[in-house]
Amino acid sequence: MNPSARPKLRTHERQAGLVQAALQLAAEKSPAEITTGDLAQAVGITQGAVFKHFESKEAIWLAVLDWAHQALMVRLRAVVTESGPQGAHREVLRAVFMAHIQFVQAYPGVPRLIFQELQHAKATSLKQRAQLLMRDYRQLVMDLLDAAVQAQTISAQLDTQAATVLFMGAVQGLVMQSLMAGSLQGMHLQAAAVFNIYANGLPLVPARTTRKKS
Amino acid sequence: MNPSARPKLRTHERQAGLVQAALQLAAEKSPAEITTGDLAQAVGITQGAVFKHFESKEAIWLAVLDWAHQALMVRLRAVVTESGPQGAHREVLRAVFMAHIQFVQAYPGVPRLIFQELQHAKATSLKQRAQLLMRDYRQLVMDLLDAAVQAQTISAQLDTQAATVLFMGAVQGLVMQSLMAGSLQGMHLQAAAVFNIYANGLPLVPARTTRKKS
DNA sequence: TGTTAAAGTAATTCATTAATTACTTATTTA
DNA sequence: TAAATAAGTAATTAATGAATTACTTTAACA
Repeated sequence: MNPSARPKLRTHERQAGLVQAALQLAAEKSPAEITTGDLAQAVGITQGAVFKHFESKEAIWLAVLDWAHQALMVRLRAVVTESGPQGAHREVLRAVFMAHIQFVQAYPGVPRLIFQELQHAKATSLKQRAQLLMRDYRQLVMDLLDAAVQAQTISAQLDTQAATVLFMGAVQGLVMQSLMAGSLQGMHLQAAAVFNIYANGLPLVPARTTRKKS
Repeated sequence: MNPSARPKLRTHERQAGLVQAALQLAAEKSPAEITTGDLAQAVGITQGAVFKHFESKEAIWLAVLDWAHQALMVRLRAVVTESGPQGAHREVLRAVFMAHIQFVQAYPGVPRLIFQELQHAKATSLKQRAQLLMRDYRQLVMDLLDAAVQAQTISAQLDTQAATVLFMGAVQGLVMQSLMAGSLQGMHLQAAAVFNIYANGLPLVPARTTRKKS
């Protein structure tokens, strides 16, 4: 074919292209069934050429996870920063929640990939990378909850561990829902309703129970 | 080997054995990496012999999903029945939640399999079967929530769709947590704390707002 | 208890797919 | 612009794993 249609690209650009292709394909089908041939076709090169840019197929998924980790955390941290240090704590949480949902809608392959990797029995590098992302994310949520407790916006009664699990579960529930429905369309709307129930479950600090120190 | 150690079994029993073996193995590793050879070994027959009892590998997973569907719904419905028709609605929900968690602890392969199948792009028979299970489960939860609203235990403000998504997400969050931790041990304890937050999020019916009909 | 049908084996087939190789083409850069 | 290097191709290799086949053994039952 016309060489101008298929210019040779430097490794760095090809890597980026392959990573985006992987994300794209993972949005439609299970990451497990994406072959190096699929990826090659998506970027317009030969199957074998893929290995000029990545040592192995696993290396591609590692790069995808790294990209997703970066992209997600940057967005979420930006949301936290924008809300300012004295933003209403529940509103910061809501903004983070909605930002995460938006991310999932933009890159549906990411939760798929993460869940798939977490399934593996042995601690493969991919599983470890997925765990790293999740741990980072969990920490961000837990920090917000802890700050809210510290600021007495939320009662110290709250088990922030559990609240974090439920927060992450809420996202997961929406992902699941959309997998069942076969579409991510409604997600955004339903997300708000789900978050409302969640936020309602975070106990307020008791109004008039501040007794004198005994 | 000793023939008494490897008696020939009728198809029906072998099928049951293979289904249980699949569940067993899926508790340890991703269903995707379980081969017919693994299953054969687990029940003590040859790889080829598996196909004397199932038409295909897919048929095995179908049987596994059917079994799980039955087993889970029977348990959950039993819990609902035991609670009686006038059980406190939140307590029935709690009991169902905890029963589900127990089921997941007993059969960790089930959520794994379901999630894996839901990932596939096309509506394979396996995906459809997984969706069927989930739909049934969702209906059970939604019915409970609707009943609570009807009985004015929970405010009619509640978006029961969203509340159902969050309920399912709560389970999913705990599964995820345990996948990250690599163990299902703590699940039961944390489940109670997670449910408390959830239940707290379901709005009470307003105390003194019952105005006269205008 | 002898015959038949079912259950099992061992070896083979077939398809898929990651990775390698030998060779060609394009792009830097000295 | 020539030499060197990187990117690409097409074909091949090697491994895996589901399914099939030809044959053997066990168990049911008439």
